[in-house]
Amino acid sequence: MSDKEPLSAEPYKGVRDFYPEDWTRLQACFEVIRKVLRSYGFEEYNASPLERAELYESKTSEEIVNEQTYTFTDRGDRRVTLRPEMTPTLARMVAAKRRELVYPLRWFSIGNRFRYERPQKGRLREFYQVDVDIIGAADAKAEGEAVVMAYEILKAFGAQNADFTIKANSRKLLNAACEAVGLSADETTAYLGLVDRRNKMDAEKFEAARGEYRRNGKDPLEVIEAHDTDAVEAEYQQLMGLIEALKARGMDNVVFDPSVVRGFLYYTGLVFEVFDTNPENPRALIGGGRYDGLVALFGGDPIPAVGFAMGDVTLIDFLTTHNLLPSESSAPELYIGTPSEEDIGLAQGFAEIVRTAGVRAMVNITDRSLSDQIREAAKRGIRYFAAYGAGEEESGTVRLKNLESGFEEERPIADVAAAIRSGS
RNA sequence: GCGGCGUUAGCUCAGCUGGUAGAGCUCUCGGUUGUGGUCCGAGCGGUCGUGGGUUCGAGUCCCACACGUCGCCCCA
Repeated sequence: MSDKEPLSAEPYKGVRDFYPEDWTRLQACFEVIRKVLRSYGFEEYNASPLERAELYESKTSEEIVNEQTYTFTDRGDRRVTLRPEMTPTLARMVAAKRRELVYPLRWFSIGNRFRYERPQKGRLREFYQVDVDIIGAADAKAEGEAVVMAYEILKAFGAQNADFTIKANSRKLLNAACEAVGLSADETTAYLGLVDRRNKMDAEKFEAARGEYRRNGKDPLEVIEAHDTDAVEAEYQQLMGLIEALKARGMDNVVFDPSVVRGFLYYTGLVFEVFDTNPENPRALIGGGRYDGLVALFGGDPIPAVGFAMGDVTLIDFLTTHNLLPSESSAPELYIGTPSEEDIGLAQGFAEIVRTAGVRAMVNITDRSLSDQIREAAKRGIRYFAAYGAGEEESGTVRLKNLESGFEEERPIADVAAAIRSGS
């Protein structure tokens, strides 16, 4: 190291540092999610963020792979990509053990994803995502369970039905309508792209653009509205059946929205997105759907699958605007001060006693004065303070001080943990 | 990849049409040696994002770049 240029203390563009306060908050959110998913029988899996680049090249559009992934060549000339999403990894893992697994799988994973793109509200270059999938069940009941999990996760944070909307659609319905109109495969893709952008365009522009896709006076969305063909009607009834079943479970915020498309890739049936009803957060909070063809990319018969993903950035935005952030603190509850350095050994003995009783306790290890130790404890957000030295060792009591209220009382050592628990 | 706005002390910001920098908070020390927060006093702390240009003189005007932020494209 020379003394040329001081290193920048800023994190890399578009990524975040998680100081203990931030990381604790994020982990508290993940714990809420884990608890819900486990209670429904979901198991957590994980994998390396490093993947072979071909995994994405085989299924994703060229632009995304070339411009929106972190890809490099390793020392063995292998092309490596930092995972931009979890679903291909999941499909790979399932395919590798396809004969051994017990279906339907209920799996979830929580981890970081990387996308090389311009950061903006709700989108960063590294973000955390929860992926929830049910694999090996083609029935609509699997789709229902997937949507229920998305719903139950938000409910577990304390969200009300009025706080979010679940918009559901069916790729089969869209495809049937495009077919009924007589659109070619390319036109269908272009039309779905147009529909996907509908909410971002002004109504006039959209009306002008959809005209290109009208045959006999109707474009696919109008065919859906009119229930024109048997195939369209059958898919519509299928989707409405699912939505009605969800409403019957109390999910009155599920709606049919024919403009939900979810990109152009691998979705084969249900597609759904969850939105904050507060217009401050316009980006989808959760997105998912059925993707029956993905596992077959690794050979063998197709394995049906349905799932969704939820990003931490939009989730935290949602929880913040609705005041639902978990407030769990991991800070110590008791700061044990030492009148002099010679008391540290004694204080550690006392600390062991209260830790055994389940109290998070830290012992001073500095040569600061007691008043400075109290200040330090207060600044750390620690609620209780007790000095421990030769006098306490002899009497078997401590003066337990509540730093929030200022209340202080002498207590036998054996009672300290209970007093902290009761919040006195 | 494109565009708007921004970048001045650790933090939040002020600094009029160019004349070599301020506030509040934080932090450190003190107000007498086993008890914080309030109060009082003192102090530390800035090559004004980086690099060029215009000018006698640039925090201030111009250009480029970096980063942040919001949007566009895209969104697995």
